Amino acid sequence: MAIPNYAEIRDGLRAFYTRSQRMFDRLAAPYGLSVARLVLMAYIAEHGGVRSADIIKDFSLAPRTVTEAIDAMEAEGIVLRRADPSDRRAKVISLTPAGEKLLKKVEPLRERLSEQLLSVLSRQEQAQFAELLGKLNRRLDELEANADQSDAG
Amino acid sequence: MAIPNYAEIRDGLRAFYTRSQRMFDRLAAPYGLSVARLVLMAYIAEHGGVRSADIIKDFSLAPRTVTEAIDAMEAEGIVLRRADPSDRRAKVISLTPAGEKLLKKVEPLRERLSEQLLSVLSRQEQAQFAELLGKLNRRLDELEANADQSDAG
DNA sequence: GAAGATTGAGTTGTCAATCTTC
DNA sequence: GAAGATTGACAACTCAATCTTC
Repeated sequence: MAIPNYAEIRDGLRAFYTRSQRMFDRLAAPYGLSVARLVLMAYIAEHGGVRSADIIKDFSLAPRTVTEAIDAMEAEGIVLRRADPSDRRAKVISLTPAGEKLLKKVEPLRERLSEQLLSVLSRQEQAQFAELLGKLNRRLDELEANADQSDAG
Repeated sequence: MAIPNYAEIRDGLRAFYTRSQRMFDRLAAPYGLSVARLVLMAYIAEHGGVRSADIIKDFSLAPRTVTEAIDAMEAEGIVLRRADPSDRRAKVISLTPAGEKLLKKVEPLRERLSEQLLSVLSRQEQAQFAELLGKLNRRLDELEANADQSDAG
C-alpha cells in the first residue's frame, strides 16, 4: 500500500485556497471590499444584529481581527455599532442601508465566480468535496478539544 | 435537481484552511517558525539553491512576501543569500547548516500533525480529496489565463 | 472570576513603484 | 523593454494584555 501523500494534499489545498482567495479579492476590490469584509457583511445581514463575540466564535477569528475589521467598515459607513440595551458590555453591529445596498450589488458577483470555479466539479464531486471538508473540520474540533484538555490538565 | 450549495463549500474550505493553518503555526512557534517559513525552508532544501523568482512562481506569491520572509530568515541565520555568479541581477538563496538542522527537527512534527489531521479520511478519500483539489487548481489556471488575456486585449 | 470589547506588537499576504542588470 | 530583487503603504490575521461590566 502506498504511503499517503500528505504533501500533495497540503500543497494543493494551500495553492487553491490562496489563489482563489486572491481572485475573490480582486473581484471585490473595485467596490472597496475584500472577501473578508464580504463574508462579514453577509453574516451580519443574515443575522440582523450581531455582537463581536458572535463573529469571533462562528468564524474562529481573534478578537483583534474583528474589532479592526468592524472599525474600518464603520469608518466607511458600511456597518454601525450601537450599545446593547440588555448588556452594557456588549455592542450590536448591523449593516447600514449603504452597506446593505453594497452587499446586494457585490454578492451576486461572488456567487458567479463561485460558479465559474466550482462548476468544474460535477454535482456529485461538489457534494463529495463538501463532505470531505466536513469530516476534516470535525476532526479539527476533536484535536482542538484535546488541546484544550491538555491546557487545563 | 438541488441548487449547488457553494456557500457550504466556501465556508467549509475557509474554516478548514484557516483553522488547520493556525494549528500548524502553533506547532512550529516553539521553534521560532511558522508554516509559511517551514514551507519555504522545505522548498529551499529540496532544490538546493533557489532564486526569489523561483519561489514567487512556484508558490504564486507576491515579490514583497518573499523578500520579507527571506530577510527575516536571513537575520535569524536560517538562510543566506549569495550573489549569483551567472547573473548579476539574481541572488541564490540556500539554507545554512543551522537552518537544515532546524528543518530536520521540525519537519517530522509537521508530518505527524498532517497524519493526525488527514488520517480521519480513508486512503481512498485522501486520494479523492487530492484529485478534487487538482481539478480546482487546474480550473484556476484556466481562469487566470483568461484574465491575463483580457488584460492584454 | 468570566465575558465582551478594545489595543499594542508582530507576521504573512496584497498592490504598485523603483532600481539594476540582462 | 523585460527580468530579478527590493521597498512603501496597507489588509487581515495571530498572540497577549487591558478595561469594563456581568
